[in-house]
Amino acid sequence: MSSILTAIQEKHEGLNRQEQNLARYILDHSQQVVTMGITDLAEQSQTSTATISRFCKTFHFQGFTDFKMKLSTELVQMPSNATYQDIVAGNPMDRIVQAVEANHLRSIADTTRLIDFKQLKLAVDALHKAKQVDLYGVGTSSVVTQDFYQKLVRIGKRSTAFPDPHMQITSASALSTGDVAIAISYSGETPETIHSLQSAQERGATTISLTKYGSNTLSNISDIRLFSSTLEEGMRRGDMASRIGQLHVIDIIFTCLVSEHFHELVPTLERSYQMVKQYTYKGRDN
Amino acid sequence: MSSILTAIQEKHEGLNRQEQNLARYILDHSQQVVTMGITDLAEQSQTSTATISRFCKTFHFQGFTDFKMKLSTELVQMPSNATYQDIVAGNPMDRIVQAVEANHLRSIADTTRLIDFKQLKLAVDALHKAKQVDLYGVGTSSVVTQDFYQKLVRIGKRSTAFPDPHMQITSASALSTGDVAIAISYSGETPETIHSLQSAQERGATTISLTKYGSNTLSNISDIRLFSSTLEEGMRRGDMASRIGQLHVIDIIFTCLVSEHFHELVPTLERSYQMVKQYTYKGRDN
DNA sequence: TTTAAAAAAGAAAATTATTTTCATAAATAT
DNA sequence: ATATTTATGAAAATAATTTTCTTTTTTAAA
Repeated sequence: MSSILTAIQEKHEGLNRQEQNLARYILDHSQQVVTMGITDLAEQSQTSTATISRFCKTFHFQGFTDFKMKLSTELVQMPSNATYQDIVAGNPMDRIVQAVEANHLRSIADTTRLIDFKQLKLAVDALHKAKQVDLYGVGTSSVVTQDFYQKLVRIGKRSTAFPDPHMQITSASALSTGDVAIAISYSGETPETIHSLQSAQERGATTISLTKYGSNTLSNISDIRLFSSTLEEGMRRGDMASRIGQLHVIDIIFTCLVSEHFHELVPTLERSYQMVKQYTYKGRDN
Repeated sequence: MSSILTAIQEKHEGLNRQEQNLARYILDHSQQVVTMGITDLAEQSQTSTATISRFCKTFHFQGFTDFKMKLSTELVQMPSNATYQDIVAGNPMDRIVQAVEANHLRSIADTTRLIDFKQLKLAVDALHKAKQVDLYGVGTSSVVTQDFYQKLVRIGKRSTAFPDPHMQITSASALSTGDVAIAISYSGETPETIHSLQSAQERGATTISLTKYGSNTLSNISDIRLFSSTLEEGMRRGDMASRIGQLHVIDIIFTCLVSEHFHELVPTLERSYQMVKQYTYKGRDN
């Protein structure tokens, strides 16, 4: 625990009655306290602003503001217990910006915590060995497959990412042992995607799934299981965070792949970059 | 450097005279600033408390106190999220995961600080009024246009997002006054994308650009200018963060649009959700 | 017990910090 | 050259924090 909170805990018995109440409140709600004003804290902790001000001086802070600052600095590494926020009617723009930012930051942080290094390593190795990579996903997930497709092309890996489910199954039937099929579906229950991955598996391909965390059909039938963070139930309108989490996983796989086989892959990556630049003469990136 | 200081640095040219003086002072004395009051800072930086207060809101902090708090937090945890990290050879997987996470978190934080609410509002209004929305982008950026396309379709907004530049220009020629064209290019110098947006503009459409922050051709020719955070120079292999920043902006626009016209748009959104669910019988999302 | 003294605690006043308003100056467009 | 917009600081308004002062509670001594 942080040194400030430890100090408060240790000194607890030596404090006055109201100071003890305050101390307990701070220990129980440290995360919130740093965002509160002295008036709110007085109300919440059933004490008074005067007590709080004195309390801070007791612990040799310049005052309440100084205390909050130092505490906040100490708490930075602690996990936040915020929740994903859905879109609601008529929010002011600054609230929306804040909410979307929080959702995305959280999705990335949560997804990172869910990564299973064993599964990740298996995925990276399978991709490296694959002669051919198939990517399956419909709707929102097809955007993610397109993204991965673009990356794989740049390192010279043969791959396909058809947005059309029929083409996906058709492509799956052309795979063979040693090839890799990756299926992406947030729910893990999209029938088209499941069928495509099943077909790929029947052809002997190594199958990888990327779904929300927890048991689901797609994940259960696949050889290698990757996950992105799970949103609150019933989040439909503001479910954009799930896609960010999926892309985050894709980026991690890709980065690991390139880093591990750096000398083999980077020249190709570099060449593709130069070629595009040259072809579009004036342009740099896109 | 911290994401807040980076944002201040990036936006420097776009600020007013006194705001620039303030920005320079903060960049040069970041460590002291977090301990100063607004009056001291006004005096030291030769500006006024009003300018400082406004400055903090420009960067989407709640106010000066909030700014100090966030800055102080960042200055402490700097070493880990110091700069965007490129892919290097033979990094262990846990380092890679950390690095990718840091890049993505930073990209989202940086991009949020760069948002100009006036431009955002203009973009949201233009989209709401548009009969037809065209999306232009090639390569990596085409994935982002696909993503936005999917969202717009779900709220019943007519739009197109061809990955083929020829089709993009062709589509542009069918636009008219009141329609909207959005062009996405990280560098802002992709010729195909610039041409498409120019064509759209000639047809009388309202043009919106989404590029890296700073002056660039695409941004300069467009009516409404949106930006995502700028990566370190020469980041090619690990430039995945730019796409995350762009998607972040897209999500913010979309969320603002839906929130502002909630009762008009959410039924359509809800219906599209139900229809897909029903059609794919077993599936839920994708 | 009762009472005096000391400590604790909150209400309210005073102080300090921050934000907003408003008038003016500077810049930009017409 | 003039109108309009934008930027800015002074000052007013508001908010946050600290201090003072009074009341209450506790402790100690008679």
